[in-house]
Amino acid sequence: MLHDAQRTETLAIRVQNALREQVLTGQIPPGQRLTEWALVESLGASRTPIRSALASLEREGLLSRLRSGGYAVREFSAKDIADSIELRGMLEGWAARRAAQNKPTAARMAPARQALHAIDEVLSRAQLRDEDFGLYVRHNQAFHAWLSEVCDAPVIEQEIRRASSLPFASPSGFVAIQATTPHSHQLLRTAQDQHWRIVEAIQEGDAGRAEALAREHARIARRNLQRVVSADGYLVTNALQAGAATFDSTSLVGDTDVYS
Amino acid sequence: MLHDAQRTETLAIRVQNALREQVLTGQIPPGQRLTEWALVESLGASRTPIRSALASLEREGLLSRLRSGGYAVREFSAKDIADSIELRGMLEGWAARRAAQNKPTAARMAPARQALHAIDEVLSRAQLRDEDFGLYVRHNQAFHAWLSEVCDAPVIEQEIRRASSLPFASPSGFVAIQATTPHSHQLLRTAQDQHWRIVEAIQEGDAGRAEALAREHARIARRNLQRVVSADGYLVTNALQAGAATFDSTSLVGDTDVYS
DNA sequence: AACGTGTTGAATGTATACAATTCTTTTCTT
DNA sequence: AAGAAAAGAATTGTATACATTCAACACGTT
Repeated sequence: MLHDAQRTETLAIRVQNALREQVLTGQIPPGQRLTEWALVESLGASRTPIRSALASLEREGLLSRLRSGGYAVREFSAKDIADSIELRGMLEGWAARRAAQNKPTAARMAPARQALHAIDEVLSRAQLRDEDFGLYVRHNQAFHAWLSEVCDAPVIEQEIRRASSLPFASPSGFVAIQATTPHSHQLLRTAQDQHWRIVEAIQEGDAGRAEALAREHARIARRNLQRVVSADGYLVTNALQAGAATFDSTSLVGDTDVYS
Repeated sequence: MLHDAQRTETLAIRVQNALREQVLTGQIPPGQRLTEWALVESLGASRTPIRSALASLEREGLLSRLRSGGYAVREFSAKDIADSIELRGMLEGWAARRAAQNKPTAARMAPARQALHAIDEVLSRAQLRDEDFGLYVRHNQAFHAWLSEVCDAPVIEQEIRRASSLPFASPSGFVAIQATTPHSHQLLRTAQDQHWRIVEAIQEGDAGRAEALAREHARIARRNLQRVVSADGYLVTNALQAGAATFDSTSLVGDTDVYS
């Protein structure tokens, strides 16, 4: 499970990543209590790194504490997720506004253009293969990472990372779902068009437009939320995996390297 | 140091609170590396709860990781703090908007009115004593806690708590400073006036006004930021303590009970 | 003298034993 | 039989010993 990872990664972090994936893919169902002993046996690490990982995931928002101690997988309603997405939109909008006000140099704009050109190339195909979605996710994450960084506000950058780590609030969180729908290609193209316009607005120093665009961009994720929720407003987790697992379940996981 | 706290509080949490206070009051200067051994000796707990507390404070944003492992007290520039405050304004604005849209019942509005009436009473005095500032801080925190809760969005509520825990971004973070200035009384009255108007707007369901008011309210803290920063944009931490320690240094500390 | 390498030491990462708390179950009393 | 209390099992909280990694320093070589 967590054998052949980077040597630089500590065991606690590998446990954390493994657990996060199991939670996000639904292998561990929402509401289930996580007992340390069970994780010791299933993951093969001792209690110390496991306790560390549990505490981290709780601060990340994926787990909730029980009154008696210990943790349980947090349950997210559709409303929670919608709020998370709106939060991300708010933060990214703020970042875009700041970036536009800062009038970044060409050198600082370069990573964005590079990521977007890569996405352009992926989307230029007539039919998207599974690996293409993986590529989209990678470059999309690069673009959003750039956006959170170019605003020159470490405090906000950190909050964006946090907000994006909530389930399905990530900029790429719904790509896997969208891939199963007939409109997926067009949706990604729409999102990519917004990417370019955001860069455009930042370049021109149009702060208001940059903010509005970034907010609207986040709403793409919200628009697709309804497709995957059941009538009572709770996620149909299994259905989500069915769609996600077909290409790469790890894409659903947000930035894992918190200490960059 | 951490002897006679609640029995319900775990040792790790008491260590966390003690450390947070030492960082926020400047007893541990910014940039200083925190070695676990030194904390074992100074706090009297073993490494286990201390490691847990360090990890928590890092997530809280007060400490930063060193590449080689371990933590150091994070340094905050005036710009970082200004950004934190703006972030809080954004989040509280969102909360106020949502609250207004929800049209809360009279029962849910009650805690706000109660807190504000208490503040009214404190501010009605001609001259404010030290204990009055303490009272203001308490009821002010109650009001802001209510605001973050009444929007009915646990995700955002949690983020507001986080944003408020950053140094001096807390709603009451500058009260201690303001207390040393001649305009302090008038400033608190201005803030209190905004409190009432926010409640008013929420009551009437005027979402736009509620949001704008909450945002503007956070700016009071920003307006007072300049008074306490040095020319190079870094905080004069000692000056801050000199002002804060005179009444109650713990007031600078945000909500400590994360697991409520 | 400058640079590279090896060694040493300190600090963190990990494992495990022990303590304390909480939940469950059983048994005793009414 | 029902309820309460007590004992026991299970789980988390804490302490400490051990392993590993990183950094500084000294030494030797060029």
